[in-house]
Amino acid sequence: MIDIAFFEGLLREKQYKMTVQRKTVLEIFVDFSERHLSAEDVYGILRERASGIGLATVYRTLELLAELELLEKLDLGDGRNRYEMKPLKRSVRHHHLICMSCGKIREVDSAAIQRALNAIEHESGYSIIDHQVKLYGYCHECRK
Amino acid sequence: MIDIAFFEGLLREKQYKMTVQRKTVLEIFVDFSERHLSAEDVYGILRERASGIGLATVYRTLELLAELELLEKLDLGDGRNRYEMKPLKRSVRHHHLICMSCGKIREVDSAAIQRALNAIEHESGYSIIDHQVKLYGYCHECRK
DNA sequence: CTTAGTGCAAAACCTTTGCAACTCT
DNA sequence: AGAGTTGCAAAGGTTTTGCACTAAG
Repeated sequence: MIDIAFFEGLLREKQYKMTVQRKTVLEIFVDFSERHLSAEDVYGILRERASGIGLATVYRTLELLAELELLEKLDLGDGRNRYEMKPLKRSVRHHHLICMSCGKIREVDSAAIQRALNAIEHESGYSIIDHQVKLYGYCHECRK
Repeated sequence: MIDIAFFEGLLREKQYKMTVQRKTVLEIFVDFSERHLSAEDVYGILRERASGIGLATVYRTLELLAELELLEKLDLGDGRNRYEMKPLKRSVRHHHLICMSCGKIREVDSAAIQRALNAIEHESGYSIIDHQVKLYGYCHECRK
């Protein structure tokens, strides 16, 4: 998936150093690629693995990995930042459907949203770099 | 705009009381209807007016006004909640274009986005109650 | 060796809460 | 009178920062 040599290359470009801590945190995101992990989540997993990595390092590493575009920072509205692996190329960004009852997060792709956003970019005169679309509602199971 | 009798009606429905504090906070949103105010912003304005209203009351009032659907709670990604007046009826929700350089926030309506979201609701089996669309980029002035 | 990175604890923020005093209805 | 409301200060939760120590290039 993410190979270490590629990661080292990204780091070297900006004079950053490869450390065990950084490698370990990135590996967690590979192992839990389907989840949206907060700093505290990552720290919890690290403690289970008795890694000795501190919480401050987790925060600093997450910020770094997002800057390198290996992770994507998400704000899912629960008062803490979350991160997920960022696929290297994806033509259509995916969005998050959040169940207000059970908290489950489902991802959706939508070419239609993408088109609507492109239209706004055109009309508004802004150049749009990034966007976040969050949909809140009730999932199938919680709806009865 | 918002008339006080209407506000009192909403309060009475849920056994809430009309207080000077609540009236004052709501008036601020009428006065600054074009802005997206945080709790601290509101508190600052109140202090200028030497109102004696405490910060905790501001937080409680903002939450109350959002519950009554007079205000809308926004998460614009700057680490604090913001609020804006919620128009009584608007068929198409508006979204926020945030300039990453000067911080300016522009609002956009988009029927196309609305349609895309309706389609997702249909396909996903979720019932969508609310949504937030945030677009980050550079505004016309900051683009040269 | 030199510079960047780490861990810890403390600090910084934003927001919520406990409680006695107060104020609408 | 009685229930809801307020202000203050304290506590909570997440994220950042200062600093001495350690490790990577």
